[in-house]
Amino acid sequence: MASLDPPPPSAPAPATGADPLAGLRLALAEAAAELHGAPATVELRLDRPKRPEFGDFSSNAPLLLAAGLDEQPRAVAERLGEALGRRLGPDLDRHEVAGPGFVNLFLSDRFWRSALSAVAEAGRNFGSGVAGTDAERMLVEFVSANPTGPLTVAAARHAAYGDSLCRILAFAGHAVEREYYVNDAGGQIRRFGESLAARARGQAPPEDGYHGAYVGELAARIAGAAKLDPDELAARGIELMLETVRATLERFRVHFDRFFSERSLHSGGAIERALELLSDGEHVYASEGATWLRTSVLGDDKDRVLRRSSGELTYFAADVAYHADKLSRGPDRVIDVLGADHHGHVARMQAAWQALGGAPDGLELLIMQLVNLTEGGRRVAMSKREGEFVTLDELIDDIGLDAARWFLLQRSHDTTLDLDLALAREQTQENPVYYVQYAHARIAAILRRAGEERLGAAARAELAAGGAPLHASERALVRSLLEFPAEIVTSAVRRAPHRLTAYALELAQGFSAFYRDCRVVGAEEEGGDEAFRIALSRSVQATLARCLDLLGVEAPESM
RNA sequence: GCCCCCGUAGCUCAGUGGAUAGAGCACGCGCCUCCUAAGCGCGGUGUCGCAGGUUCGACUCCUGCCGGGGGCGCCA
Repeated sequence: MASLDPPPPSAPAPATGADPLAGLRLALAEAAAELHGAPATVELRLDRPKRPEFGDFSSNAPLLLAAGLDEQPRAVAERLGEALGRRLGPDLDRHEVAGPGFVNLFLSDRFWRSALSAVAEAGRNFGSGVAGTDAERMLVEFVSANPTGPLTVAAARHAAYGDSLCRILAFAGHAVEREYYVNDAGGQIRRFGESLAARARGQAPPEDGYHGAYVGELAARIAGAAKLDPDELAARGIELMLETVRATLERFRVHFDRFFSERSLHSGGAIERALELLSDGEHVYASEGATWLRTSVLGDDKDRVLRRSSGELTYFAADVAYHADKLSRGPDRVIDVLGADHHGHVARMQAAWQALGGAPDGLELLIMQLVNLTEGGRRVAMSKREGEFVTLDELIDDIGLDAARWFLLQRSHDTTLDLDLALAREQTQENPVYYVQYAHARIAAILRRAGEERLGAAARAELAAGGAPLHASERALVRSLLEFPAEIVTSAVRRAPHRLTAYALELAQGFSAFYRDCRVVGAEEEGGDEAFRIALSRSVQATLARCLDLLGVEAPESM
């Protein structure tokens, strides 16, 4: 059952002006307070039942209030229903007490008309700013794939997820910065340079180097490569590789505000400064010739090395300095989207963050599970060093940009994703993404058919004033629309873009049912309300377009 | 051994305490004198991995177990 609850106090609250359900929620809260004699402390739910006989909306409030009132739940439901009836007046058709103590609400056309009117008025902004006064300054790091090769499908999932998450957070009202951490230092960069050097001289890369064909192509693009040493080659190679990576990301509709270089932390002395900062707090100690960070007292299972006995700084030391930098920029929240292979990193980074003086919940480390690519049931292997992988560019060329984004976003980030290329490719006729796009395009066609004059009349019409009785499909479609703000809240708070794919599909299905049952242009001929139906179609179109935009998928005017 | 994720329909998966657990795909049948048939309607399957516990109520929360995937470097 879909929940339409106001979020808990810690979460962003819907901006009441933007949410047509606010009046309903307020009535429920007031009615409950009336019974209780004081505002209810329990969380009152306003649910949208799947079964029509359980009403348009339903609340379990009586079950929750019964204990405090020392009364039977059904008796409480009876009184709550009456109190609600007095408050909602003509917006409520009737209420019923059902089951163990639910109160089910059946709303009148008047309610649906004024609700749609509010949605139509919000227009393109419907559902925005739901974070309200809980809006935060957020710094989100994602992808951060090593610049030693092209972006793979694993990176593609990170890119789609991180980008959509940022779009949703921003739409909800947060100030979001997007950042890509470039691992352009350390042992793998040395091996990358050596591999380039070998290819430039026409030799095979070292055993532990990079063997992909792109390494040779890269070497060929560097002027005088054969005469350069591995360090210079690595630097030039990374530069070129990053250009490619950026171009691929932009093609995938993923934009970063900043690419942050690990190397700059070394050369700029930021790591040394971070280590000093931590030494002052007595978090750092020397042992066995190495320098350690005492992460074990902050939740990690062992302490971690910052500087090796060889004198070299570890990757972890650089990451600590990077997070010190993030912290110093003063965001309310830092989010790192990490691969499943980095989960061992979580505890030590959290510990380091707190050692640096960060608030425990100021750093959020999200772990992204793997993508398995299959091709007609056969697993496609992915390894950069072996050079055997499917790149993001190849994926886009293969199944299409919109399908790629949709498929990668369809599942929760913390579950392994199986993507069958053969299926994604062949499915194009029945693909959910095209279904949603089709609904959008179909509405565009209807609105074109309606023409300027009718659209203008609909925009000026007083929808709430009443008119022809509404069809069940019209009411159901308005109800789906009304769920959108809560859906944005949930997607944002739970960092769950995949919810919007499900919502978009549901809204598109609701429109198809409406389209089947109700003629829009010329509605009066069948006893319908043309202005209402045009406004409804426009609102659904705008909301579908918004969903698709948040998912990074195109919303076509025709197909 | 320890840690993380997962186990729901034939397949891929939604569903973080509410009523008879859903979608897409796949399969079958039917539907274009009507705003896009990339569409619509009808047809069915579930020991929600197993066992306990908490609760008026558990797919959902807790404990243990079983199964699958991933991770546990002075690599990055």
